[in-house]
Amino acid sequence: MSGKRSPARRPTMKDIARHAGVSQSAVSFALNGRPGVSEDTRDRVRQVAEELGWRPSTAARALSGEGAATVGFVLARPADTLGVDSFFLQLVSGIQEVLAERHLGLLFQVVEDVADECAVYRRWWAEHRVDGVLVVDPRTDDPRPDLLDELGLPAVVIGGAPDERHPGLSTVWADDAGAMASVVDGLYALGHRRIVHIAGLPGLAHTERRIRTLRAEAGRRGLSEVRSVTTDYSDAEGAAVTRRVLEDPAPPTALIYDNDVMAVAGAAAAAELGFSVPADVSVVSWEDSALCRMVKPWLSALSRDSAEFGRTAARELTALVDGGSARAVRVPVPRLVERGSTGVARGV
Amino acid sequence: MSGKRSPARRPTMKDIARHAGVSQSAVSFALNGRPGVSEDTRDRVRQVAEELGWRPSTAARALSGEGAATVGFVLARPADTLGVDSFFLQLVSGIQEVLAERHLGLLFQVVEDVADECAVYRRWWAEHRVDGVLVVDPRTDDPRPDLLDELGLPAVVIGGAPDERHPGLSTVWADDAGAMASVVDGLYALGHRRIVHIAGLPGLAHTERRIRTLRAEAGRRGLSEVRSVTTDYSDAEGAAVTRRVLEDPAPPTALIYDNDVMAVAGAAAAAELGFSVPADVSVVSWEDSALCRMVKPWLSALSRDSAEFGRTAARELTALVDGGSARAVRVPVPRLVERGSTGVARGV
DNA sequence: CGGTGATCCTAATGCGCATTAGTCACTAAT
DNA sequence: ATTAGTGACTAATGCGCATTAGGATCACCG
Repeated sequence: MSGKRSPARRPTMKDIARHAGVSQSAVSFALNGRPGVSEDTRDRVRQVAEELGWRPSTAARALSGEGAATVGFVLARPADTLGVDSFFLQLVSGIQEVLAERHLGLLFQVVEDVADECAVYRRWWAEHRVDGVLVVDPRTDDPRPDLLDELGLPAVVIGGAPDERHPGLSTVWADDAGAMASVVDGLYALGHRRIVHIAGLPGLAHTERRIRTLRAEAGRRGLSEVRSVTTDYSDAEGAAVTRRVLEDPAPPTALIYDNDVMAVAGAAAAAELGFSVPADVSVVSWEDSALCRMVKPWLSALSRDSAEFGRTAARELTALVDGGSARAVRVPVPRLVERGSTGVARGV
Repeated sequence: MSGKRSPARRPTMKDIARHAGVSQSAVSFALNGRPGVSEDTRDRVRQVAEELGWRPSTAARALSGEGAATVGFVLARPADTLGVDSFFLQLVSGIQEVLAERHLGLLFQVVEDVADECAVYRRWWAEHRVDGVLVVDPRTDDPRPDLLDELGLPAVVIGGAPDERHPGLSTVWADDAGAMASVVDGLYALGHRRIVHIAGLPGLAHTERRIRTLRAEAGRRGLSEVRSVTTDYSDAEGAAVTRRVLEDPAPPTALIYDNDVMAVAGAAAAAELGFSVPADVSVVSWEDSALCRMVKPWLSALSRDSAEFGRTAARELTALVDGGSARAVRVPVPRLVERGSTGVARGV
């Protein structure tokens, strides 16, 4: 056996050129499908490259203007809010599927807030690190689209409604408004008149959209005891808000939670207060995951295909990076999966 | 207002040189703390760089031999197993904290299996994309250390015991054996004699380590009805195995689950079968998270600081990349947080 | 007053690749 | 038979940075 194995050296185009007995430019032409070499030579070069296990250095590629072959993804959430969120891992896993096919890397970063996120975009841009970014958690007053415009960095906004002020950004979104309307429809049909929506972070575009829709739907039906309460998405706040609203003299008969974590925590809190689900109070989760099937009764939930969401977003971004023009893509409205946590309102 | 804003151009060292009235090399010296420029010039250059918002192009840096300023992280898990895992997000968030300080990027990829993972390492190496990698889920018969040795790619193995055959790899691990011993100690003291360990994926180093330790501890105390069952970490298998073992004529009085997801699902399954927790059966989760406090009774759990785990691993990797030598670092043994799911064994 | 270092800079080179501008041999056309 | 044209290459250049090899200027010493 040999002793210490010397770390392998990366083969370069020069090595290929030497082995194949051609110039380095010929290798470049051959490998990139450019004209200027005969088919014979092209094949030979390809074969040598294969044998040597050559891969283009992304650094060199990026330097000669070809882009970094990488896209960025920033998650702006305080570290302690990261908890048990199934949505993002699913999303990322979908994103990866598409990127991997095209050998694009995913640069990932977790930061505290949107200001930091903007700083990251600036840095990535200046450092020539990414060809585009995926933006999540769009806000009602969001500095990111302007910044990305300014930097000329291709971007896809995930989960935000299209914004005509930023024609350069692609958008992938679900129609929360429609989903909210259908949930309210369903609850109304079951006799529910007092409904509380335990929403997510205030300022997020989809939070506000859901709140607005709920208010509109309530108004349309003349329901005065329908409202939204914003939270930080944590199980703690989900439970706390649940306790608070159920201790009201006229407690709601239905609760809509903006994510699975709060729904589960809220259902548990309700049970502790002596409220039976769904006899006393119905519960709907705006995110489906294994979590919803870990409690009894299983939670009715709005189910969407988060991985597919990610795939779609990644596809849009690659299209944009390749020079395509921005589009607004709608993914299917989440579907309500009825389980044991929703039922006829008490007293109907 | 101006019409279409032209996308900003990235400033380069040449721009700085021009503005500061010095040569490009002087700029390089100044900015990198190399000798060869006066303090005056250095300050002036720094200021101009600041004004222009200059950041070094990682591509160019990497090309001139400085490394890619990026580390890699591959998660080899079938997409559908990704579910509700809190450990990885916490871990990644800790990793990021350390990397962000040093302006290192994190290249992240999800793949199906270890073979794909190896392919990713090869590609990253050949493409010059990363300076080092973080390896998770070490296995008993693992091809990755050999590969990383061969490529000369600095790496930190997270969660594996040190392996003297790979002196080039750093290791960050917790003493699962000690933790397992203490859990068994505790259960034994409460009178438990029939214990089932619902373990994670077979082949993972820490799974096997826990199984071995459990067997050893049982042997030491002459307990014959103690065993481990491996699973895929999913809530479904956790529940299924729980049902199977509890339907035994002599069911266990204590269950140890290798993660929080299975523990919660298992506790629910036990309840459905009419087993009361902890009166009929005690439950311990080998991972603490919000999940453990979403069910009643709250689950006793082995709690560790996953973010700190990540920080430690990232620090070791940066040290390694900077030319330091490999080390084996032990993080604190997870601490058992006693909640409502563990109690005196039935009939004691 | 010529030499000897320091000090502070500039010029030039290379990293791995894409690309543009030649070069050369050979064929078709005038 | 000279020229224009074409196919198949090679040489040379630049991307943005680090680095090495050279100047130029000045102070100090014998």
